[in-house]
Amino acid sequence: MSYNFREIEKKWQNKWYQEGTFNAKDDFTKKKWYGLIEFPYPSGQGLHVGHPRSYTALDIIARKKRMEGYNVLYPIGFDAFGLPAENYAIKNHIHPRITTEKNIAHFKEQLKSLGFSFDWSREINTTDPEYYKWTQWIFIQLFKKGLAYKTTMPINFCTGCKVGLANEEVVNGVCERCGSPVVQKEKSQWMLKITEYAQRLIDDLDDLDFLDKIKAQQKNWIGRSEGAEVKFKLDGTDDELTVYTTRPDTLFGATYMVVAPEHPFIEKYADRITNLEEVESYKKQAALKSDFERSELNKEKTGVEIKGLKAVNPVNGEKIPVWVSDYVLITYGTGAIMAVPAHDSRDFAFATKFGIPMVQVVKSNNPDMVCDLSKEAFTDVEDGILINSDFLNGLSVKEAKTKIIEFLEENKIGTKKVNYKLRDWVFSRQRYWGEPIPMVYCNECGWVPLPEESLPLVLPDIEDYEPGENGESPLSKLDSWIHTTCPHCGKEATRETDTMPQWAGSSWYYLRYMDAHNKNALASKEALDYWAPVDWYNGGMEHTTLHLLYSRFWHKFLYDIGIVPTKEPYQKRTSHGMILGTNGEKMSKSKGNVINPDDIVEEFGADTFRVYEMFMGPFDQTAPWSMESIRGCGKFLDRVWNLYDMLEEGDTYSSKFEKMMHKAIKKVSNDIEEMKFNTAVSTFMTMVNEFYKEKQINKAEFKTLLQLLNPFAPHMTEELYSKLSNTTIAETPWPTYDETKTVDNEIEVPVQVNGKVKATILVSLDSDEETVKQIVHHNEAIQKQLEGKNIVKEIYVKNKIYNIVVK
RNA sequence: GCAGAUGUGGCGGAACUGGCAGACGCACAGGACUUAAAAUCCUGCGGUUGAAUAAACCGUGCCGGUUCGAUUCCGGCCAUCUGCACCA
Repeated sequence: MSYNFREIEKKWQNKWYQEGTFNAKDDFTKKKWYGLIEFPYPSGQGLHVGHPRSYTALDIIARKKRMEGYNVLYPIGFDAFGLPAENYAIKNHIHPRITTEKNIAHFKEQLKSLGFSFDWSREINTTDPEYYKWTQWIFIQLFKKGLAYKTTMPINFCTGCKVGLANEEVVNGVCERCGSPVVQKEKSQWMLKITEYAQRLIDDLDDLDFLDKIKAQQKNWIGRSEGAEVKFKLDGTDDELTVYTTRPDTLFGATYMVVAPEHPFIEKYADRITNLEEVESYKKQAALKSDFERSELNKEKTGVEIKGLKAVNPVNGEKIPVWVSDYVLITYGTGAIMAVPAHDSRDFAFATKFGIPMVQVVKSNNPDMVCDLSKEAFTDVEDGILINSDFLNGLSVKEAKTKIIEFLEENKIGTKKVNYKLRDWVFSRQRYWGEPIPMVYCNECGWVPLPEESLPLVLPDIEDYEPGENGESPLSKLDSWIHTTCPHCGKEATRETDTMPQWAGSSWYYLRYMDAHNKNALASKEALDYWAPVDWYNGGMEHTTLHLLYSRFWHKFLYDIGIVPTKEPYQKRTSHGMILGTNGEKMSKSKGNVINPDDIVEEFGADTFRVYEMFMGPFDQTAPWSMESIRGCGKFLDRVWNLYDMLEEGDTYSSKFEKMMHKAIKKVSNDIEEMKFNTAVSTFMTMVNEFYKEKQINKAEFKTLLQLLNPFAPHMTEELYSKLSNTTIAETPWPTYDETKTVDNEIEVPVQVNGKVKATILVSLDSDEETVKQIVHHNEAIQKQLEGKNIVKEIYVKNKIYNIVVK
C-alpha cells in the first residue's frame, strides 16, 4: 500500500482546522505554554521557504508541549501594513486593502497546507480597525506620558518612497525597502522616547533566556558609553559649547573643536562669523549626504574653520579654533566635539589634513611602545600614562578620568555623563497604508489626542495614493480628513496626516493573541495574567535590533502604566538561520534561485517538507536548499509508512529494542528542547534502519515511534496511528523513558597506546581500573604493541578510555 | 575598521563536560528483485601505500602551545559570511 500524501494530508488538515483541534483553551487553571513566531508580512510573492523553517520548529515544540499536558497558545496573524502594498497601489490603482486581503488569503492557504498547529481562531491582522484601534490607543498613552513628542530635525528622507525613515531603516545609504538614495531633510516628526528606556532595556536582559548573541547585539545597538560632558566657553560670548567625550582625561590635548553642520550656534553667531559664506556652502553640501555617507570610513575628511569663533579650553584657558565638519553628527551626543588629534584617529586624520597642531597628553607605560604623531594617533588606553596635563600628570588613563571628572564637577564646567548610541524612534511616516496617528492640532491647545472612546480612527478610503507635495502623506490631500474640530476646545483644528511605521502594529501583537476578540481592552486582565509572558519567541536575526527592541520598549511602557503584568514581553528568544538557494546564495527573484513552497508541497508533501527543513542543518545556521536531500527525507517517510506491513503484536517493547526505544525517547525529547532538530531526525532514521535490519517491529515500538515523529510529520503519523488506535496522537501523552534503561551494561572502551587507538575491549559498566587493566594486558593486539617497550604511565578514565604511554 | 558567527569527506552535516573523528542523509559504486527500467531491499564508500575484509601512515582552515590524549582549551594568523559604520 503506497502512501498518498495528497489525500491523507488534506484529510487531517480539514479535520484539524474544522474542529479547531489546536486552539488554546480558556481554562486558566492549566499550566500554559505560549510559543510565538514572527507573524508574516503578506507579500504578493506568497510564502517563502524561509517562513516554514521557523514555523515548523515552534510547531514541533508546541505539539510536544500539548502532549506534555500544557495549554498551548501557538497563534498566527498578519503584519499587513507596509510599503509594498502601497507601492503596488500607486502603480496599479488597486486599494492596498484589496491586495492585502488577497495576499492574506493566499498565505492562509499555504500555511494550512503545511499543517501547522496554529490557533486560527485568534488570527489577527494589523490593518483591521478593531486591531489598530489599540495600536492608536497605546500611542495616545505614550503621548500622555510625554514619551511621544513632535520635533523638527534632519531626518533620512527617501527620494523614492518620499518618506522619512528611521536610521535603522537605512541600509548602505539607500532605503531599506525601495533602494532609492536617502538624503537629509528637515521635517516635523513624531518621535518616541525609547532612549528613556535605554538603561532598562540593557539591564533587564539579565533575567531573560535570550541567545547570547542576541543579547550582545541588543547591547551593542543601545551602545552605552561612559564619559563626561564638558563646557567650553565661546570666547567673547556668554554661551558655552557643550561636548560629550569618553576621554575627558585627554582634555589638555584638545586643540580644536568641531560642530556638526546643523549646530544651532552657526546660525546664532552668524554675525560674528567672518567666512559665513564658506560655512553656509559647506552646510549645504553636507545636507545632501545621508548620515551613512557622512560617516563612511576611509572617506577624505572635509571641513571649514569657522572664523570669528573661538572656544576656550576650560582647563588651560587656551583659545582654540572651532571647525564645522560632517564627521560630527548632530544626532549623537551634543552635536559638537572637542578634538584631541593626538589620541583619536578621526581627529588625527582631520588635524593632519588641515595642519592643526597636536598635543600629546598620554604616553605608553611600556617603553617599547613609542608614539609617533607623524604616523598615527596614540589610542591605547590600557597602559597609558598622562603627560603634559598639569595635575593629571603621571596618572593612568583610568585614574585621570576619575580625577578630571571630579575637577569638572567642582568647577561646574562639566559633569559625568552616560551616553547611548540609541536614538529616539522616528515614528511618523508620510504614507497612506499605515495606522493614522490619532492626533489633532489646535491653534489654541496645541497637539491634542483624540478621545479614547472615539477610536479607532479609521483610515479613510482614497483614490490617489501618490505622496503629497514635498513628500507629505497622501492624506494631506484629503480636505475632509484634515479639517476637524479640537476635542479639547471644540474650535477648528487640523488632523495629523502622517501614519505610523510598520513597526507599530508588530510591537504589541503578541498581547492581542491572548484575547484576540476583546472589544473593551487590548486584552483582558485575566488573559494577560495567565498568558504573559511569551514563553518562547523565535525569529530572524534581522529583527533583533529593530522589532525586538521596539516591542520590548512598548511592553515596558505598558508595564509602567499597569496594563501588562510582566516587565518583559518574551522570556526566551531564539533565532533561525536563513535558507539559501541551491547555489549557496541568498534567494532572490533577480538571481532566479527562489524555491516556491507550493511546488515542494505538491511534489513531496508537507510532512517531507517539514522533515527536510528540520534535517537540512543546525537550526540557527544558514543552510543551502538541496533538491536531492529532500528526496532522501521523502524516502525516510516512505520507510516509516512501510513499517506498518511488518507490524507484529506487542504491548511492550521487545527486549531487542527496549534500550534503543528508551534512548531514542530521551534523545528526541532533549533535541527538541534544544532545537537540535537535525539530530532528532537522524535518530528517527537510525531507529527505522534498525527495524529494517532486524525485519521486526511491534505495535508498542511503532506507536512510540509515531508519537515521537508526530511533531515533525503530523499527517502521516496520525494516519498510521489511526489504524492502531481510536485516539489521535495529539491526545496521547508524550512518551517517557526510564533513565536506567538508556544505559548499556557493557561498553566498548578504546585502548590507546601513546594516544592512538590500538584495540577496543568490552567491559561491564563502571568497571574499576584493576579489572580493566587485567583485560587490557591480556589483549593480544595490545601485548604486541607493548613488546620491547617500557610503560611510562597508564591512564584509565572510567567508561571512557584506557591509555598506555610507552617509551 | 569594529563586533559576532563560521571553517570537519565529493556535498549537507554528527561528535555529551578534553576521550574511538566522519553518526544520519545526499551523491557515487556494486549486488538482489525485474524481460527491462523505475521503485524497493542489501553491501561498500575520508586520503595515501597495499591483492587485502592484513598492516602502516596522514587527516577537522594555517602555525604554535597546554595535555597521557585536542574538532573541542589557550596564543597568533588566514579565509568566508552577517551586522554596524568616523559614536566623540
